[in-house]
Amino acid sequence: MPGEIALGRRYRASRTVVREALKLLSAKGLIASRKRSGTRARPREAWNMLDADILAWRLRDGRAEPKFVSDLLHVRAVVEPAAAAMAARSHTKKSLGPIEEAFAEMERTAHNRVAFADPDRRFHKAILMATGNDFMGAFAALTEAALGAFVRIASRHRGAPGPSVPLHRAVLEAIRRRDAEGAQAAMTALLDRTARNVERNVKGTAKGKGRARARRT
Amino acid sequence: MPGEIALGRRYRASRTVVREALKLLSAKGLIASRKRSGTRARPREAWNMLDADILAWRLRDGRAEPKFVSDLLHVRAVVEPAAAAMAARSHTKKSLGPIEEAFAEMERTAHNRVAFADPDRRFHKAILMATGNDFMGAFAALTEAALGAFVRIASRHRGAPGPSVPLHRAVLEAIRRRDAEGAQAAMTALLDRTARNVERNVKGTAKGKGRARARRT
DNA sequence: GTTCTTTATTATGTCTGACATATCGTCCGG
DNA sequence: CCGGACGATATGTCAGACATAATAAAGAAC
Repeated sequence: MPGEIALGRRYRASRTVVREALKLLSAKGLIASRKRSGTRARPREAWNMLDADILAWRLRDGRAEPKFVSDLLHVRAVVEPAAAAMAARSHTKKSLGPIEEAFAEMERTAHNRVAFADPDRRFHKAILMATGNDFMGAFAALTEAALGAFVRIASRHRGAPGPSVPLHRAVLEAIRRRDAEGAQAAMTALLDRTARNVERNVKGTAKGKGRARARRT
Repeated sequence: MPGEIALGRRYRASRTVVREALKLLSAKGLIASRKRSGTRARPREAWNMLDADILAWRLRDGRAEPKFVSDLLHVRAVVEPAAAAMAARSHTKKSLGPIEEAFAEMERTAHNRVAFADPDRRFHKAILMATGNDFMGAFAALTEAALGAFVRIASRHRGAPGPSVPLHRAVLEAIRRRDAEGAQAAMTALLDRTARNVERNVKGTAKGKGRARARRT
C-alpha cells in the first residue's frame, strides 16, 4: 500500500487520522504493517469475514455479489437450523420474548416488504441469541447482512413477503414447545424457500463449481 | 472507561498510542467512543467472537473457561461436520493436498502430544478451507483457539493422542472419495470423542443449563 | 568474485502540544 | 415547568519532531 504520508496527501488528512484508519483495517485483518516494509494487504482467509463492517463493504461493492450471496446462503443453511434446535432446547422466557415480538410484527407488516425487513432481521437474531451460546450471537451480523442483500435483490422482482409468514410461524411454534428436531426442520424449510427465491431472481448465482472464482486479494 | 489522558498516565504512554489501542478495541466491537460522553464498553453480543485476538484473550484469562469451552464444543459440533461434507463435495487437488499433508504428519507424531497439536490444527483448518466457502475459513480462528485450549486442558491428564488418528483418517478418506454423508458422520464421531475427553478432564463444564452464567460486560 | 560486515535509508512507531468539535449539564429567562 | 443560551469536557484532528527497526546498498575481508 502507499505509505502513510502519501495516503495523507491523497485524502487530505493528517498522518494521525491515516494511522487510525489503518489500525482499524488492521484490527479486522485486512492489512498488516511492518516496519520499513510498509503496510501490505493480507490474504482473504485472514479477514474477519463475520465482521459487520466487512460484510457491509463487500455488499456495497455490488459487483462481487454472485459467489458472495451463494456462500452466505450455504452458511446460513448450516448454522441457523442448528441454532433453532439449540434455541428450542435452551430458551428462557427472557430470550423467547424477542422472538415472539418480532414474529408478531412480521404478521402485522406481511403486506409491506420494506416494513417487513426489520422484524425479519430481529426474528433471526433473536433465535441466535436464544441459543445461549455466545458464538451463535456472532452470526447475527451475517444473517443481517444476508437479509439486507436479499431484500435489495428481491425488492424489484416480487410482491409482498406474505407466504413466508407461516414458515416463520412453524419455527417459532417448534421452539416454543421445545421441539428441537421440528425447529431445525422448520428453519431448513424456511431457508430453502429463501434460497430458491434468491436463485430465481439472480442470474448466475455461482452454484455448482462456483469455487473457481477470481480470488483476488 | 477512564479518559484517554488518564489511560495515558496509567500506562505511561502518549495519547496517540492510547487512541490507537482504543481504535483497535473499537474495531473488534469491544468498546465504542462518543464525543463528550467518553468511551464505554459494549455488550458481549457486539463483540467479534470469532476474532483471533479476542479468543486468545478470553483463553488467557483462564477463569472464564467452563462455559467458554462448552460453547466452543457446541459450535464446532455444528460447523465442522457440515464443513467436512462441503469439503467432500467441492474439494480440488489444490485444497485436498494440505489435508493429506497434515494427516501424514499427525501419523508421524501420534506418540507425542505437543508435536501432534500443530498438524491437528492444520488438518481442521485445511478442511474448512477446502469447502471453498469464504465464511467457513473464518472458523479457523475458532477451531485453533479450541484446540489450543483443549491441549492445555488435556496435557496434564492423559497420554499420547494416538487413538484419535483412525478417527481423523476416516474423515480424510470420506472426503477423498467425495462421500459427504460419510465425512459428516466421521467428523461428528471425532468431535464427540473430543467432547467426551474434555468433559472428563474438566470439572463443571457448564453442561445442561450452563447458560445462566455471570454475563458480565 | 563471493561472502560477510557495516552503514544509510526509509517506512512505521512514538511523543508532544495545540486546536476543533460536538455534546452533556447547568443556568437563566420565559 | 419548560426551553434556549452557555460553558465545561472528552473525543477528534492537526502539525512537527524524534525513535526504532528492517531492508538495501556500500564496503571490507577472503
